[in-house]
Amino acid sequence: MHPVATTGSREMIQAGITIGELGKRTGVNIETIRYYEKIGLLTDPRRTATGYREYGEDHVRRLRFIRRGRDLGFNIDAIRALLRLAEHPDHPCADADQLASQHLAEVEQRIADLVRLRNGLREVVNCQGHSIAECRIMDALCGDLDR
Amino acid sequence: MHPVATTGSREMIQAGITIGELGKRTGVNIETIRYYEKIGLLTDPRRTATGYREYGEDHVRRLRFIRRGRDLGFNIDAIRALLRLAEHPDHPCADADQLASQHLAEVEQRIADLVRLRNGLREVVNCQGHSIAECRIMDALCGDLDR
DNA sequence: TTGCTCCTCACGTCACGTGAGGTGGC
DNA sequence: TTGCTCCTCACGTCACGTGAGGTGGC
Repeated sequence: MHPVATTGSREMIQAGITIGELGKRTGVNIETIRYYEKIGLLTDPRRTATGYREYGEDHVRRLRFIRRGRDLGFNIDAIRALLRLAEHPDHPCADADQLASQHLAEVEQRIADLVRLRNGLREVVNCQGHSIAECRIMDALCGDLDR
Repeated sequence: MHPVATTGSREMIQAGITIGELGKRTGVNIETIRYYEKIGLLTDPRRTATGYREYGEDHVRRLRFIRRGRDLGFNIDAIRALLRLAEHPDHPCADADQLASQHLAEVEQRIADLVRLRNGLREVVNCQGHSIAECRIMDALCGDLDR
């Protein structure tokens, strides 16, 4: 069903995918791929005799999974957890939902913070004052009243 | 009018403000104050014979300015520019407005990005699937269709 | 031989916060 | 003497991207 986590168990002898190809197929920067390998997010690929990395289709799936997770704003730790969950298709879905719900709450919090910021900025922008001395923006920064 | 930038020109002999007091009066962490000094955002204070920093009221005003700027989300470079502008109260206000407008546009862009993220998350959250294998979240991460 | 890709490793990012190890002031 | 504040300096943060310097493959 979700074969992302099956890493090379019955891997056929196949033409290895170079890191450049993998990058193109997943939209992930080559250095980022190496970085994911270094931090253990992507399993170490085989190497050619000359040290070139050779990837398989399972790597493509796994890296796409990571990339989509990042696109959804999950941090590396959350993606690690999601990848572990993907290895147990029979487990209940609740843990994944918990992760996603918590992340959603954080995103909503960040939006709320930024909206407050935006409203504050909108109040001072388009000042039309004639000089710095009578500028709303400067008033907001120098003001003695609040705080 | 906006005396933030007048740094110690006719400073009276006054009891120096310690870094701890300055931190309390401005709500800025002590190490952050030292950091602002290191990067030249806050002017170097006098020192006592034993090396303790001694601040004046002008430092309090300047640091409050910086703090309010950070609260409005301006980065250090923008605050540097705003401080320079504050030194010229007779200059037109347009430059300050330009800085604030551009910052506002960036904030609005970040909000828009996060709202897209949020909507994407809302579509997969509260999955109610009974297992990972039939989980909407996992579908979104593994899916072959999009991208 | 010429480019293109690949390799490793170190450093920079942004605005700080934390921690180590030490000293001054009441 | 005891804490409290102060001092400097180095390192960690988050997820990478860039750049140096070098080598393999067609």
